[in-house]
Parts: sequence; structure tokens; C-alpha cells
Amino acid sequence: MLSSELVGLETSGVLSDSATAASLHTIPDTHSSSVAPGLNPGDFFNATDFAVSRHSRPGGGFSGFGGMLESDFRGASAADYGMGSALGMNSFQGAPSINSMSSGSYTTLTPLQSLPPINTVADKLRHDTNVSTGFSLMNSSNLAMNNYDKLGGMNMGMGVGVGGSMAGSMAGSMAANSMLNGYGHHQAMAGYGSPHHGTCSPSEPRYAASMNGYDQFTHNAQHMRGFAHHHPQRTGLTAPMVLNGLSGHPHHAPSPSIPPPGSRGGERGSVSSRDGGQAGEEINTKEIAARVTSELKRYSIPQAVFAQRVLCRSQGTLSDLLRNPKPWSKLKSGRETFRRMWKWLQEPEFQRMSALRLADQISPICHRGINLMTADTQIRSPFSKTSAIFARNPIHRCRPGLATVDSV
DNA sequence: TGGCAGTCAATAGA
DNA sequence: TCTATTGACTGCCA
Repeated sequence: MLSSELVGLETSGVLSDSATAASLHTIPDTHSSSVAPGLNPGDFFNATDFAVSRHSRPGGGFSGFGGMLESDFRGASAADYGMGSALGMNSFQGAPSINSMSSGSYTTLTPLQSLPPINTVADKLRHDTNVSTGFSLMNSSNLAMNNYDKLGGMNMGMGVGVGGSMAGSMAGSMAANSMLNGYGHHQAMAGYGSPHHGTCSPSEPRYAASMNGYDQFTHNAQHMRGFAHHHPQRTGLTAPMVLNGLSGHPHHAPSPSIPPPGSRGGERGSVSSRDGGQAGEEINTKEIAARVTSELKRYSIPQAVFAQRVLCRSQGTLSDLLRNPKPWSKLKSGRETFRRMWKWLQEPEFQRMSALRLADQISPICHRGINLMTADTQIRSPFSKTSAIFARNPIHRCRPGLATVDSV
């Protein structure tokens, strides 16, 4: 999914759906048994090149192998709605090319055809599939994936894994949604349209738009959370995520191991600053730093990429923060950076990785509409072999003054 | 105005 | 290629 597509979705008020769909870019969980053998994160991210290569084709629309992102999108939309692929197909087949790209540069955005109203889908889900358990949802997602396979021409191993892994993505997504609900609606949602995805400005309209429809996911999300709870190995959620309550029992309150900013100390699931206040919030900066360090190593994500994409900071800053985290109480504006890390950690794995990729594509938002993207940044993955590209390209920096995030 | 926090860019080192 | 370090800069605040 391209940044401009997201922008279009945002402006059309469907970001809540599409963001999730976008987040369902197929991210393999290297710890999940559902990931195709031999696939590693590097492989996956390199797959981005497939996706973007489509743009070099005239009129690259929504069909064909090269449209991996579109395929992702179809599959994701279908899965995200917790239903078979037919709807996902109808949602996007024939849609105009969202992003008029030429010669490797972005041009005028055209509105993306909206997803069908989410409530209709949710209703359809409930009535047509008689969903009552996570397994039912998973079956639906399998349908979606089957079709995804045909349409995208991609092997499941491309990232989603077979069947159950997609369900895992669903579970992760929905669990995340539930988690967000649990942590406070609009502010948590801000995280979804937040610097994780490349925007460094808290004032973007996306924040409001991104809320639409999320509550309607809750019901289904709870099913998936239940599934994830009982089948974490199939959900793609890591143990910590499960422990964090992201995939806990549907009726359990979230129980994050890392106290959410906004809760006091280890106050579980409570948000004392839900309305934006920051009184009493406290993050264990050491733990955050340790976990971020661990995740970066786990996925071989360079500090520079994470710092730039997620935190809108420089590599050196991140390195310093990770190695020498100051106590929360001694931080001032620097808390913002740790909040971002925390938010990122709270997201499901696929979402975290997607954020890293999407941020790459959306990062011009950091410049408030000025598109500084080069062809390289659009067609290259920020990982592994191509990381040098990012060193060469203009840094998608956010001025620190702009780089603030709503408190959680 | 000086101190401090936060950050960056450059660079050294692994 | 990636990470750690460091000098310099900026903005905030007393």
C-alpha cells in the first residue's frame, strides 16, 4: 500500500478500515509455525520490490502478479472483515489506480474507492458465517487467503503463511483493535495513524478519520482475541504480546506487562490520562529500551530505519536512548520518543513491521505535504541489502518540534 | 542569559 | 553495514 493510497483513504474516511487492511501487509512471524519454511524477514521485506515494481507498469491497476500490495489489500480487506474473499475482491477490483505514479514520483492523488461499509460486512459476517468462535473466523480468512493466492499469484509463504497465519494476522489486528479500545479510544487510535506510519504531526486529520468504524470491529475482534488466547502459536502473536493482553481472553481486561503510558506504575489496563492528560503516566524506559533493542535484533531492523520511520529521530539518538535510557521521571520532551517506542511495541508484529514499511511510504507527511520522496525510497525496502539506499536518500526527518504524538 | 534536555550529523569502531 | 560516540545546535525555562 502506498502512502498516497493511505492518504486517499484517510480523506475518504475509511482509514480505520484501510489502515488495518494496510497493516495486514503480509508480515511473517519468524516464530510462527505458519510461516513458510525458509522465509525470513529479509525475504519478506524484499518482497516489497515486487509490489512497487508494479508502478513502473503503465496503468498498473489491481490485477496481476505485480500487484502484491493490492493483493495484500484484497486479502487483507477480506480478512479484516472476517469474511471470505468475494467481498474483498469486489471492494477493489476495478477500482481506479489509486496512485497515479509516473517515473517514480508521486503525482496527484485520486480518491480510493471506499471499502464497503464496515457494519454491513460485520453483519454479513455474523449472519452469513454464523461466527461464534475464532475458528469460524479463521475459516473465513482461509477463504480469503485462497482467493488471495489466486489473485496475487503469490505463494502464501510470501508473508502471510497459509491459512491459519492469516487468521493470525486477523487475530493480531483485531486483538490490537481491542487493545486500543481498552486503552482509550481516540488516543490509542492516534497511534494507528501516528508516526508509526510515518506521520510526525499530531494534527493530521487522519487521527479523527481513523476512528471511524473501529468500534464495530470489537465484536469480531473479541472472537479473534479468544482464538489468539487459546492458539497463540497460530496467531502470530508473540508470547509477550499475549502476555500483554493483546490477545487475551475476550472478556479479560488487557494486562500489559509494560504499563501503558497513562497508567500508574503497573496499573493494569487503566488509563488515567485517556483524555490526553499525562498526569501519572509512567513508562519503564529501561524495559522499553530493552524490548526495542530485542525486537530490532530479532528482525534485523537497523537502528537507523527504526529511528527514522517510527521515532522520527536519528540513529544516534536512538542508539543513545536504547543504551542509556533516562528514568521516566527525569525525561521532559524526551518522553515522546519513548511513548512511540511503547506504542510500537504494543502493536502486533505484523503491524509493527508494516509501520516500518508504511512509514517509509508515508514519510513525506512528515514534511506536511511536501513530497521529498525519491524513486529509490519508493521502490526499495528499508531493510537488509537496500539499507544503504536510505543512507543516501534525503532523510525523512521531522523537525523535533513537529514530532509529537498524542499522549496515550 | 546560562543551564539543561533533546537531538542531529559526522565519524570512529566493530 | 551497523552501532556507539561525540561535538554542536536548538528550544525551553528559571
